[in-house]
Amino acid sequence: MLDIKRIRERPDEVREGLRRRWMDTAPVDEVLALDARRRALVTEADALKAKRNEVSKSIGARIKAGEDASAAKEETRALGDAIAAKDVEIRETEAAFREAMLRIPNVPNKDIATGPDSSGNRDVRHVGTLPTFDFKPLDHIALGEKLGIFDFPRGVKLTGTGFPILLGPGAKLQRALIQYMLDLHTRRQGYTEMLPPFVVNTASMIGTGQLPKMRDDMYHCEVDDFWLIPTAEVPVTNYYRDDILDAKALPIKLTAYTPCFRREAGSAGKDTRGILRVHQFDKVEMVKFVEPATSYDELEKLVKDAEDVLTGLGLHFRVLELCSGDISFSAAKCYDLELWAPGQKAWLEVSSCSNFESFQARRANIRYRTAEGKLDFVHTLNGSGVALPRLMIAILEQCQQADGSVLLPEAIRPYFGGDRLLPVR
RNA sequence: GGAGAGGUGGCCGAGUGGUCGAAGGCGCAAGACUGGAAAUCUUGUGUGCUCCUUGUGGGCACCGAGGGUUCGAAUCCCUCCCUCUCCGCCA
Repeated sequence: MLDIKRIRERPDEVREGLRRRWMDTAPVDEVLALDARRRALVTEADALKAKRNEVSKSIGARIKAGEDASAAKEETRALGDAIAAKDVEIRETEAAFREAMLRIPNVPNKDIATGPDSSGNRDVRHVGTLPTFDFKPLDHIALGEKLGIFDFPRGVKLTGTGFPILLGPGAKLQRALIQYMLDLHTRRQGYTEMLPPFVVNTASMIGTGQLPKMRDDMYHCEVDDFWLIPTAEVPVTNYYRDDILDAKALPIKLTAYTPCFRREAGSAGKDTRGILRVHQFDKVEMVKFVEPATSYDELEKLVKDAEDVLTGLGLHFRVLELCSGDISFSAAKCYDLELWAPGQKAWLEVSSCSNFESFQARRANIRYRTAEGKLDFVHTLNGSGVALPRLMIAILEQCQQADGSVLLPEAIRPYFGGDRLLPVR
């Protein structure tokens, strides 16, 4: 969430941020009204409490001195009733205030393009060479069928649509890719690996901004009030929830492999074939906790770290700088990495690298002690490094051969224990 | 799942109804002492909210969380969460 002081002191800046997201600015005024009301109530209640404390103290003194204190007792009793009534009002106002605050998105960075949706994104650079074929390249579904590495019908039988099964070399390639990425992040890029819970509580989901907005997009275990994570960002960022970090320890760089669970409510019927959009997928994620002044430099480094995954595999991809209307709720700036899928002639998003500034840190209460000993919120960033299904699609489609085999990128061969996927039919 | 013990500041730990935001110790910081350091001594050392006459200012809240009793709760009662020990079950 945003700093209420910022909304109070520079409301136009926040309204402009909402307009740049093509959102209504009314929530800003709602927050300001609730804030003013809350502060007025707190001032009134505090005055009553101060009075009660004062009288209450005198009661103790009188009783000790053997004097009668019944008048004072009656006075504090009346004050207590007034305070209780005031406190109810405060509680209600604060709950409404907090709810309203949680629904205001981050303010887009001023330097990113203004645009309503993905049409406004800026094409920053293309990396690698566009693969060419002297035959008609297949899409990953056709390739997968030839290679026998997916089983969709039995995934439906076990769970439902959107829960594909990887088989044999497909499962092994997936595992090899995870290992390759984690090794890159930990050995070459200085990240610490973490294997977190895949199920978290409500406070964690609020901390990173999934709740309340994305409630319907997540799987919920009612009995325990637990949530299946939609991304490793949630457990890894919340690792430091309510913590105070030492400035000397920053930046902290963590990486984690986890499955990700997404209901994709509202996407029914979209991208239903293959593994492009599924309810459960694997991803390697990178998360950083940094000093505010460095967060935009750290974002550039994060993008580079994600890019290294793809360049290391020799894949062709592009980098987009998302416009104001396309960045996520919590982000101030975001780059997407998109892999080229020649079979379906489409760019596939495999990574989002975002700077959340202090937006998540405020929600999750992640602070650090500055060199001067003051407390301040850290800036958090995260980036996929990278999502597996679409990486798999791109490898299949970019590296396919005329005979239907797939010649694997060299970097992955030692992990896979072989150099190609062979057709079984 | 059952029984018991416990949750107090950065850490340890005292506090069983009133001047307790909380003794004492450790740690940390500054100063004194020293050629320098150690030791010693002195002083300081939580967070959040809020008000105004923005000040070495005032007020409120916080002793796991929430509720209750009371004029008044760290202290008494209830519920929940967590930790530890033992038992049961189990990968």
